[in-house]
This record gives sequence, structure tokens and C-alpha cells, in this order.
Amino acid sequence: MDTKSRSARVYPCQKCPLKDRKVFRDLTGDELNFISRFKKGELSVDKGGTVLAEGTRNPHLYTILKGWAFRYKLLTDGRRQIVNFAMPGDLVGLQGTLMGDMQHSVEALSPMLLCVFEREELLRLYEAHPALGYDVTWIAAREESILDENLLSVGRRSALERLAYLLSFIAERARDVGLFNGRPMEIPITQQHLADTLGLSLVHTNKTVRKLAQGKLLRWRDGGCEILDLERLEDLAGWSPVEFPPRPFI
Amino acid sequence: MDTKSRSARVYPCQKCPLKDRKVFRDLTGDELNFISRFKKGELSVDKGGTVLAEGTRNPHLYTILKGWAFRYKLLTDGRRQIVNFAMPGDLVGLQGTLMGDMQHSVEALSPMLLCVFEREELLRLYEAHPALGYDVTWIAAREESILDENLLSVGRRSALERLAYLLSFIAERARDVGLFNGRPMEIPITQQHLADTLGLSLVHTNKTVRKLAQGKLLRWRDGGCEILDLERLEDLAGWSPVEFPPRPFI
DNA sequence: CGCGGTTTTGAGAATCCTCAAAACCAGTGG
DNA sequence: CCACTGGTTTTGAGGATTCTCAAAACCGCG
Repeated sequence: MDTKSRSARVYPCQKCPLKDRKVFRDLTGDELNFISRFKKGELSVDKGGTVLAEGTRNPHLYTILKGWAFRYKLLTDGRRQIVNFAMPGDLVGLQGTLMGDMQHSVEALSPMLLCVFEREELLRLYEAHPALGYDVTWIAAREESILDENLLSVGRRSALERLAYLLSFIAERARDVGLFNGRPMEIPITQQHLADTLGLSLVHTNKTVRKLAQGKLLRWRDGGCEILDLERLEDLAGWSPVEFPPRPFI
Repeated sequence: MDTKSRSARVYPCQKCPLKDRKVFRDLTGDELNFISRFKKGELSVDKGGTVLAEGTRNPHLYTILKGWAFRYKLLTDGRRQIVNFAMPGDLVGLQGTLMGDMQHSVEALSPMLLCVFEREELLRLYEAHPALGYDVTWIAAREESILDENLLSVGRRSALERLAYLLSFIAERARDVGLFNGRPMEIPITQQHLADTLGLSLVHTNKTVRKLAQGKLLRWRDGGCEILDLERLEDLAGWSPVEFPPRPFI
């Protein structure tokens, strides 16, 4: 189940498939060279595999190159809360890198490919390229801002609004990093994942999903959700587009 | 209502009342000197005053010296979600500093005194003292970790657990930074604040508070909550103490 | 004393939950 | 090729939690 494998380097940073996306800021040659040395290899994780586990101390920090994952926490009796999803360009493991033990787990929703960095070397990045250090803080602040929004949803939106908001949000993010690329907008999650993100029961989540499916806003197909009408979904969610400058990534 | 006033500098960083608390890491002389120049003044805000407003762009970044505040977001129809509380030693405004417009607001729960920094100079901090830049990231990661925990609460805990958890958490944090200091553990919030933090209605929050009050775990007095039995509160919350190394602050 | 903000209580209703079971579906091994 | 299995989705039904509405009580303050 927990099939991770360290593979040879397939993507040198100079040929990073993400770096030319317009949502990401451009890196200088120097920065790219540094990151290239900072990168220690690539890790592939199977669907369902655990990338990072709560309570452990992992020597690595990762940037997602390919695939989907989710970040979650558990209560002792097994109740699970998914706190965020992660996709290409996202950094995972920063919290553990800085604070010691991981306070949450990360699991793959699809086969993944990750860039591997050494946590011990992070400070050297700040020393060598302050702007990259600043970028890492930027990335952490962005995560914070996403969590604020999720908390607003779970605390104050109705089940239907919550679901619409979550799907809109995931779809927008995924589109930005090219996960759809013209193809249908399919999100590789189960309704149990949705339930654990929204703070709802599986049954009620299903009934809510059903409503959106009847309205042709989405459909459920082979273990995933396909967004059919993002626009109406965003209306329902009370979506207010927030424009950000190109974001950094490493 | 929005009474802010820029005051003369009362606390030079060398005499910062927080810097010797054991929850905070020690700063080198160089670092302290730099921070001292980085600090542009002090700001005092009345109880109920707005420190930062969602949708605006503020040229400043603050560290709280004295007082309590909360961070919140609003939906267009007025529903409010409090996402976190802030107290001495906490940095506020970082998200706006990095990403542009504020995505949340910050309001004072008590009279406050804040250290004022210029957002434009933040990058210089990374350049001059990479370790301090690293610290800022640390602070952001800590906020992230708190938000994860809040999300777990709101999404997966019952009303009673949620309330017990929230109060335990606030009390622990406040104690760490010396807000009680032997005195009774009084938290200057209304039940409306609790409700908006927990994602509950005011009425149901009140009924839940009542239960804890009947069990002598807390009592409500002159516009605030006094914790009477933190230990039992933590039991109820399923509290698992997490030990962190001394945390940075600037 | 009156006022605004806050806390408290009651009552009925909506949302959301749990339990239970069936339907569906892809993969596995016989 | 089929039966079986485990995971996922779907549906029904009754019940618990939480909500809204409404009003009263309380309390510091001008």
C-alpha cells in the first residue's frame, strides 16, 4: 500500500514542466541553478500511498510535480478531517520541516511524482537566495489563506454551498496548474473524501452531490467527480474571484 | 470606534517585555539590533478597533505587544467566521504583506499595543538576516498548523468538544505568553465570538457554555470567560499536549 | 431611568446524523 | 467466463443535533 519509490531524476529543473506556467513567477537563472542543486531526487508514490505521516519526522520536503494528494488530520477515535488538497506546484512537508514532527498526514489521490528536498538544507536556501526564502514564506501564507477560506466554509456555509465552493475551488486551482488542459474537469476523489473535507457525513454528502448531479452541474463517474458547469457551481458557491500575482514555487 | 493611534516608542526592542519568555527563542545581539531598526513605531488600538480590514492593502505588518485580537472573514450576507485569535508575540498582517490585499480582518478584543513594521522592508530582513526570514516562515507554518487544528474541530468535533477544545487551546496559548501570570484565567470574549469561532449559533453556544458552567469548568463574568478547571476542560477536549521547541518571533 | 449590548430560556423546525441495506462496479481467482 | 470480494454510491427511515424565532433577564453606562 505504502509504495514509495525513489527514482532516477527524470525532470531536471531546467526542464521542469511547471516552470513556464503563467501562474508561477519566473525564476532567474541563478535561482534555477540553486534549486536544481537543492533538489535531491524524485519520489513516486502510488495512489493511496502515504507521503507524510502525522507524528513522524521526515527528513524531506517535497514539491509536487504530478498527481493529486490531500492533507488530513485524525482524532483518536478515527474521525478524519481533510484540511486541504495538494496538486502540482504545491509544497508539502514545510510544517514538519520547520516545527519538527508532522502535525498532519498527506496521502496520494493518484499516482504522484514529487521533487525531493532535504529539510536540513532549507536554511541554506534562505542564506543563498533570500528571495527564495521569501517565496517559501509566500507559499506558507497562501496555504494559510486557503485554510481560512476552508474554515469559513465549514463553519458558516450550508452543505450545498460548501460542496459547491469546494468543487469550484479545486477546479480553479487544478485548471491553473494545467491538470485539465482542455480535457474534461475530472477530480479523482471519492464522496468519502468530500465528506471528510466538508465536515459532513457520507450519507448527507451523497444526497448533496445528488442534487448537483440532477441539476447537471456535475456527474460522478468511475471513481471521480466531473465538473460539468463550473460557472453555475461558482454562482451557487457565492464565488468571488480573487486575483493574485504570479505565485512562487520551488 | 476605529480608534488607532500611533504613539511614541515606549518599548525599545532591547527592553521588549516578551523577549525573555521561555516560549520564544533567544535572539542574537545582531538580530535584535536589526529588528530594532526594522520596527517603525508603536500603534495602540482600542477595544473593538479594526487593526486590518479584508480587501484593503495595508503598508504595515504588526507584532502584538499587548492585548488580544481575533482574525475573521465575512460572507456577503454577514455570516462571520473567526479563524483564529491573536495575542502577544503573534505576527499579524503577514498574508497581506506577501500577497497584496488582506483576505481577512483583524479586530481588537481589548486595548492593544502593536509594534509596527513596514511591509516593503520585509525582503530586506530576509537579505540581512536569513535566520530571521526563516523565523517568519516558521511563524507562518505555526499559524497554518493552528488552522489545521481549528478546521479539525469545526469539521469533526461535537459542540461540547469544540468549545472545550477552543477554550483549552486559548488558555494554553495565553498562559505561555504570560497573559494570566498567576491571576485568574480570564478571556475577554463574548459568546458571540465563541459562536463565530466554533461555527455554531449563538443560542446553541450559550447552551453549551451553560453545561460547562454547571460543571464548574468555567464561569461567565463581566463580559468574559473565566476558566476554572483547565485540566478537566482538556480532558473533555481530548487534549494531546504537543511540545514545540521555543518559537521565534520578531 | 433608559439604552444597547449581552446572556439566558423556551419552543418548534430544519439540517444533518446514524443505522441499515441494497445496488453497483472493478478486480481477482477459480 | 463466472462467482466472489471489497470498495463505493445510493436510498430509506427515524432520530439527534443544531438552528431560527422570540422574548425575557441582566448589566454597565450615560
